[in-house]
Amino acid sequence: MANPKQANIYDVARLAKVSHQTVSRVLNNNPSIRPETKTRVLKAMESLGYRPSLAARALASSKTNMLGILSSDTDFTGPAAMVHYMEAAARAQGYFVVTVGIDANDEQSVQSGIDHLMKLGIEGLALVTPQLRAVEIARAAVSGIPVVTLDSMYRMDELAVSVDNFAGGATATQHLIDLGHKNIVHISGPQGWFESTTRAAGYTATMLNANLVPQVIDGDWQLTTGYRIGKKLDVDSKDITALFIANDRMSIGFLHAMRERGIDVPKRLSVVGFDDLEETGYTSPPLTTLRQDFKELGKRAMNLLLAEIAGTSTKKLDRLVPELVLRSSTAPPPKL
Amino acid sequence: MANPKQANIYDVARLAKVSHQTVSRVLNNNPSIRPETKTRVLKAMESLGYRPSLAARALASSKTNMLGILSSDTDFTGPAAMVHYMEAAARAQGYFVVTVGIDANDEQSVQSGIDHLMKLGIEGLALVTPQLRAVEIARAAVSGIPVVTLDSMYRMDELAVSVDNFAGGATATQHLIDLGHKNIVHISGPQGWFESTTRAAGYTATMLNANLVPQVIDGDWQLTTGYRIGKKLDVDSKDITALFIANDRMSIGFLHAMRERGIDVPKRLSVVGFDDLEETGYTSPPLTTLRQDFKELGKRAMNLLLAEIAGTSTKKLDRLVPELVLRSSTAPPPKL
DNA sequence: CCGCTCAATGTGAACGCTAACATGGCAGTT
DNA sequence: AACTGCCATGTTAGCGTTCACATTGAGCGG
Repeated sequence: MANPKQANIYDVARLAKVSHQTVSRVLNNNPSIRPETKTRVLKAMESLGYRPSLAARALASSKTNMLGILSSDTDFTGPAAMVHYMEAAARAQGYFVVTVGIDANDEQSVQSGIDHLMKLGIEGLALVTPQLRAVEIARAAVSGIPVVTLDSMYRMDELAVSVDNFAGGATATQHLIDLGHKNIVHISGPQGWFESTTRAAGYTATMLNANLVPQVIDGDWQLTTGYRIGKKLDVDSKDITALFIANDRMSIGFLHAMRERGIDVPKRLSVVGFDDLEETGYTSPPLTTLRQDFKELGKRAMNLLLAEIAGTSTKKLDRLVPELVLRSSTAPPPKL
Repeated sequence: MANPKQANIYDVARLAKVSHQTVSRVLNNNPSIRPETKTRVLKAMESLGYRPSLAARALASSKTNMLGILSSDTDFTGPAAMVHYMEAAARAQGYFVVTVGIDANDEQSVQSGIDHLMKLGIEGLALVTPQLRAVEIARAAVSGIPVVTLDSMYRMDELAVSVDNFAGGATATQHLIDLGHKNIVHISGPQGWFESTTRAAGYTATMLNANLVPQVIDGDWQLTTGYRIGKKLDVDSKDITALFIANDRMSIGFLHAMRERGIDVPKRLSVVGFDDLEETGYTSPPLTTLRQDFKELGKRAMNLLLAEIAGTSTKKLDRLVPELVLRSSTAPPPKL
């Protein structure tokens, strides 16, 4: 099974008794080639085990067929799923995806990740970094290629796909209001995240709209933080009866704290999360939450990017509405 | 900020008043270059905003600097984390990583994923596909480049990194035996997964060694499955007092079923999981489980691969021992 | 039956680098 | 002073494509 030398386009040409250019035309599906010669060339390729050289092609055509994804927090389900489906969508169109995982809080890391990708000569970039600052740095460091942002700040001139976090926050809050709750607290995500501030904004707007007083506790997405806040939250003196928690991981921690304190969810306290992680169907009680369709987000983001590269772009923004998944962590407030 | 044309090596050469080859030497850190000229060249590069063309370099040197990762189930924490840290390790050495997500149960998908990567001219491949069949297909389709396998079957001639699943299964089982349990049931992962069979083997061997009768229920990693099995498991007639469950997700589902049935864990039933997902510290009760260090696994796998490519490879196999994390889901069996 | 057109194919150069070998100059040796 | 040897640098030729343009030959109108 020796592999004496990878055949090149000239070898194929010789065997098929055509010029190298004809082979190239076959490779690129040039219409002005006789079907007869085309099959002859194809046969020659087959018998030589010919594989076109991406490098040579990239050099000659200055088209690398490479796309970059800059992604933070890749080991969480959401980003991981988005990256996964983006890759699949890109591959379906013959693109290669190079993913770079970064620490979005470390500007150095963002910068060097981008540099790495730019070195490659990517034709498009996707930013799966919900941290505002990271997106800014990335945008500054990139020029000349389209960039799509997932779940981040939308600007008129940029491609972006996101869940409508405002609507999500509003839906969650309205659900609690509809059940009859008045004192509804929001545990937010960390500052500097678009999702965080937008969900909080949806909450606040809905509260004010119902003439209720918004109350926000700063969180940071962490499971432990949800637990910690749950442990020390003074439920009684302020008569809190419901919480909208900005993500499921904090919610899981929070529910655990409630169990430990013997506070009944949902009888005494209602809780709404955000994300719809698989586990939240199996917490006690199962969590009412808002579902984000990461698969769809990833696919749409990639399609936006590919359309922009191909020059067939029509729209720049795509926004998905999260869906309220009703389970058992919400109920009307206890009667006084 | 027009970008009239990306400068090439000749432009740099002209500006620095050297030959293009000298520029190339600077690029490649050739030692036989006078520091003085080196700085001159570097300065010229800087002022032209020069970026070497990966494509040209790949074409001339037939070194692509590309690595491939074939990964299934990328949206789960474990694989995602491994991929993440592998990428970081590779990037630290100047390599680019192209990740391809596949459906390991679809042979077509495995094959086309591999083809995609081979087209690219990758210099090495990592397989994050614990399904035996997928690994076989992948190995058959690849030739001429080193392949490292994560958490899969080890063969003498291949590079592999894995958690010592046998030891893990044995540790979990022994822990339960040490607490005094006799009727210990194992819920396994799906067949066709290396991790699955090896954990079960560790369990079985330890049971037999203690003169106890192994009892295995087939699972499939799914949270729902753990729940379903938990709902219908006949605990009493067989006097089962403990379970070793092959992963945490099934364990979470199982614990939920126990809560619903009012079966006290750990007083009536002890449970040991496997993985140490973040959530398992916050289940009720918090789960005793075996921790896998995905970060370390990923790093080591990549280092093995890079060493093999560089020709400095010393060892082929790296195995990590999982660590027992004691929480509150295990206790001595109830007194009869 | 000539010349024009167009379809099918061929030719040579260019893409931006590295590899391999060639050259020039200066220190050290004889 | 001539010779050797080596360090720093230059020169030429690919690597495997695509691009731009050239060529061939068949079909057609006049």
